[in-house]
Amino acid sequence: MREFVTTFFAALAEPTRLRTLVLLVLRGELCVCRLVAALGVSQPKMSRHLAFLRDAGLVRDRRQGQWVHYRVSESLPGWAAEVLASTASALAAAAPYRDDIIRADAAAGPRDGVAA
Amino acid sequence: MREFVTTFFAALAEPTRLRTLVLLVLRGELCVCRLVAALGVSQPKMSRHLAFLRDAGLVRDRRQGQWVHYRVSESLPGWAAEVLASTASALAAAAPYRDDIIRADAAAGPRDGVAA
DNA sequence: GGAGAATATGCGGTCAAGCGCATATTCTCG
DNA sequence: CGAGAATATGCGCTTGACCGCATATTCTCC
Repeated sequence: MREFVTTFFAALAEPTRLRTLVLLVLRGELCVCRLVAALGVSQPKMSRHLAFLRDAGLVRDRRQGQWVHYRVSESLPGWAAEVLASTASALAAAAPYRDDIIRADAAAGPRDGVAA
Repeated sequence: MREFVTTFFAALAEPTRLRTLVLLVLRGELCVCRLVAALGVSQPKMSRHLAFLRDAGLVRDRRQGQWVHYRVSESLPGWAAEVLASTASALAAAAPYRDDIIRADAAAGPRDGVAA
């Protein structure tokens, strides 16, 4: 079992996970299907990376019917939250993060197309 | 060739490199021999990790006679410098970083024992 | 209960990271 | 020039990260 700090940075060192975290930092909470659509990766791949982030304590999930929503954990150490915030805001305007955000906003999610 | 941000976090994800970077952030500039003594790792191992950090653009080296001094690069992106600063100050009091610092200060270096 | 959507996991396969050990290189000093 | 200190690198090995593909699980709705 690795130290938290090491696992934390390993999480950020993988492109798919970094893109996912940037999205979650900037958008708060997203379901797996939206993340898959935003990043354009396969569903199993996204699922595994989310499992990594969950096991590492970086994100939490919330089940709502068929959908599982992920969000950045509220109980991160202060320095880790700072690192995520600095990084996300620095990357938000650059490729591929900017387009991920656009696609995440455009993608269909649980609440869309459902008769209220 | 990986993106800089990915390489940057990969650098921090390896324990020896993270310990090295924390030391360099807090102490400014250190020669390889002092780093080896502080971390208690083999010389080839330290040398390789320093090469990684140099190639990644995180540190710079300065040759002075037999000794090579390494320091954190002055031209890091702002967010990266912030990340390093937050992380180093958060870790400085914990093991093994605290003891690394103590050993680094205690270790003999180029300037010691040399008649002025 | 059966179909189908959303998500997770089992299973191999590939590839690169990290290591130890030996050795090369570069510099200093006598 | 020869010895020795400080640093870098060649090499082979092991281990784990990440992937794709197929399949299992869980939930909804009719």
